[in-house]
Amino acid sequence: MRAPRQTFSYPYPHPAVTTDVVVFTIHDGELNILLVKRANPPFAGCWALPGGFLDIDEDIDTCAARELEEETGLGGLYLEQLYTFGKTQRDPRERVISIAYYALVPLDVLATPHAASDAADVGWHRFDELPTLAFDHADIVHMAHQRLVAKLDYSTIAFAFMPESFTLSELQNVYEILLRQPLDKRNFRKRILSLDLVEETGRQRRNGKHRPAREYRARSAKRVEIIK
Amino acid sequence: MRAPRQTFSYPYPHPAVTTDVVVFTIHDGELNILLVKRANPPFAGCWALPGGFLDIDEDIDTCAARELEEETGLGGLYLEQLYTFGKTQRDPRERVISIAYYALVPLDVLATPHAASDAADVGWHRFDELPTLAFDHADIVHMAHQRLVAKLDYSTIAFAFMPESFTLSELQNVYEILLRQPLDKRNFRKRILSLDLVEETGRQRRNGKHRPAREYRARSAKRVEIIK
DNA sequence: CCAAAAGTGTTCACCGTACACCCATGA
DNA sequence: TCATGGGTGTACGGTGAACACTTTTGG
Repeated sequence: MRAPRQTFSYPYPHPAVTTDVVVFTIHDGELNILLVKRANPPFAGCWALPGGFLDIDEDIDTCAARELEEETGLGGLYLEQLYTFGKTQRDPRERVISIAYYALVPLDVLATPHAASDAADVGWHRFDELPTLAFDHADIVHMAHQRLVAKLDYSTIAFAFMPESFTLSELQNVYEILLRQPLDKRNFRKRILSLDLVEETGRQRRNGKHRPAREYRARSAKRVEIIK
Repeated sequence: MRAPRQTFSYPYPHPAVTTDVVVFTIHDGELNILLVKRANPPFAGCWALPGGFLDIDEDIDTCAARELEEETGLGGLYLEQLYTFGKTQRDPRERVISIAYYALVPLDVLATPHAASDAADVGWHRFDELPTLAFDHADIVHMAHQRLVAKLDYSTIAFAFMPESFTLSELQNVYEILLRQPLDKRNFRKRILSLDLVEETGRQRRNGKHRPAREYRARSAKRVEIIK
């Protein structure tokens, strides 16, 4: 991938720059994040966030989206810059600045991770039972989770977890998982409907031996806007 | 400062990394930011944000604080990472990633900027009448202002503009300048006092031919905490 | 005694919260 | 007909917004 013979010289030292992505999704009623098992040192055999080096002629957002797509096979996901981590000792090889992003994968897209060439393994992990992570990736995950939960209050970020169409119960379920608390069904529906964020598809969802649920979709251009 | 003869080589290209700081303060009832006039190309003679290259063995926060102190002579200011800007074409010389910060200078500290060696001039500029800025610095300033105003709602960030002791009218004045709207005096005082953010110093402030104002200080460790 | 800013309470509208029952379907 | 999740309305309390006059000082 990289030309191994050529070298690049500068009159003063430059750090390496990477992007790392915290990829959230919800599986089986639990919040999950995507991790790759490192094949090479440092931290060989240790789980880490997907990510990689910034190409010199590549925008930062593009780099994060590329890494995300390489690992999940998915494009068009919600992706937002989180924070830049750069403690001098965070990587034992050389000085590495990591621009961290987080991404949300909708429920239905059954993302099957693809192990990259430098990864021994890749997979979803329950957020509540994460293994020890390489580098300072535990700090990155912690901040990403904080940001995600904070945004539930004042944005419609939860919609990024939803498939094209969904029922209000499914949406409520996502909120309950993220907030770790049950919500009142009537109040929840009142709030969502009054914000004019969703519209009925007109179809119904038949999911068992009970009344079918109305199917909704997010109103265009409102999927992840800030409220107010 | 930098060794001009030595070169540093890498097996693949590394971007340069800088920090840039948007320094806010309030002068004469108006929001101001600190700008330096560039002495050298590119954008020679153009106003820009204070900032500079990250030393290879220096933490990012430290770099921003150092740049800030070099320009203002002040330490211990409120300083927070904002966002990382890295469009491939943002600097015509080479690929430069800029980790942007913003800082708040209290009212009273009469910060007299010090022109650095690579600056032709340095000074405060009214936020409403900024000159054309170098690079993508206008974008950075815009985002910093957005963040600042957003934080007024859910944090006590405005306290970072206040000197050690202040009156409630002075505090209200800061909020009014930042929000660009007058606030009701009774409601404002009720809210601030009920949040238990300030305590009386016991002293009074005599400021003219009218009733003296009570002097307050921020309660320790509450200067810039998030509310809730 | 006059000008100027400091200081002080109450009322009302709205919003978030608590809470319980009927509906439509499949087995 | 029964089990299961879908769907609906009202009452209350707390919080934010509107609003005007008295107090203290210096000149």
